[in-house]
Amino acid sequence: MSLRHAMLGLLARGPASGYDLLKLFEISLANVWPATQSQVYAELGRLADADLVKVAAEGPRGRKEYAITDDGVAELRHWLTDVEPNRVGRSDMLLRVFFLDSVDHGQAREYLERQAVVAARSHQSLLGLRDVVAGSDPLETYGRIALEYGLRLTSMQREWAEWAAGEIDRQPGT
Amino acid sequence: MSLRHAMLGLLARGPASGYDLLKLFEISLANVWPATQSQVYAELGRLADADLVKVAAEGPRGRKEYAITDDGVAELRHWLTDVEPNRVGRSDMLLRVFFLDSVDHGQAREYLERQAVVAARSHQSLLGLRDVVAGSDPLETYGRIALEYGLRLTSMQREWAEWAAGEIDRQPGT
DNA sequence: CCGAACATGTAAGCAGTTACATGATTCC
DNA sequence: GGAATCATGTAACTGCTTACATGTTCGG
Repeated sequence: MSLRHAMLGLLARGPASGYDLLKLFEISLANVWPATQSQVYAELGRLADADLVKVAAEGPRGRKEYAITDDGVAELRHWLTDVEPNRVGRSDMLLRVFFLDSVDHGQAREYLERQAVVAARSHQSLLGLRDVVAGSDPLETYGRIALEYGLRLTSMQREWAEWAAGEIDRQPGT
Repeated sequence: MSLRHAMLGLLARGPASGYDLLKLFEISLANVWPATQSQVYAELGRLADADLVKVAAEGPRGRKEYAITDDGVAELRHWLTDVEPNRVGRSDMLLRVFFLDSVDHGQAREYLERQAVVAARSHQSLLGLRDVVAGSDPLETYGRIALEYGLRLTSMQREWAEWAAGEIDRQPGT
């Protein structure tokens, strides 16, 4: 139930509407925990039912501004410190690697080279993001730490894919 | 629909029953694309309906051995070469990092140090796996490449988490 | 003979995606 | 006046998890 906690985490920084939360998911959480509009509104309802958030104000166009409650803060802290992150990562990029022996060496190499390019591109786009956010951090230490993870991950992926593409030619067969 | 393709990929190596596939998921795909018993049997039914696999033999205890069909091989190759891997990774470990400003510095540092230990542990377990599989590879080039990904990932995670834990003390606040 | 391993299936429920549906306000 | 943006909600469907349910064969 991480969507729930992502929303609590965002609301811990200040009140927001469903619409606001959606924007925050798109700009800052897109690469970590994407969420759709329909999910956000539905979960806000459940959070309110559970008294982890409450409607703090209503605005024009039916806008409902939600604020986190004390129970919500407690739940967020509990999740942060007591619940083990789950380590099962599904990667359909890596899954394909397992089955690359079903195509010929040329296609396998192409696949890996393409992944190297994609990783390099992601890396560049994260570098761009870093420059945009550059000055703004008094509280943003943790945002920077998460961004650094992305930079290191995409570097690693690029290097690995290039190495792997090279390995293929060292093998006998098609 | 990657479960479907994971199953086709495994069946491309030779016929297997649902039970066999389940074992293969547990031993070789557990860290890349986990699957449960109930998923595997249900998907085998759908694959057979779509003529991507067929029952090739029946054995004792109701055992049904499935073999991939030509259509199945075509579908697998199509997925390998024409379908872009989806790049949205959900990480509940990284999601927590964004919200670590909701707890004090000590708890945040503890969290990151714990992640460093977990990563180191995973790394060790992959090294163990590498030794087990060591001699067996004529076909297993791609298994080794995937394993190398895991090794590089867990190294990166350990280094990052240690670096991040250090960063926290450089910040003002609680 | 008994326990472990082999073997298959169904059902309920939760999480996530895509598509549908509607309406109000602001800015130009 | 009209387009963009703000704003909320519902419905259908797919994929995954957990739990239930049952029966067979092999090895010691």
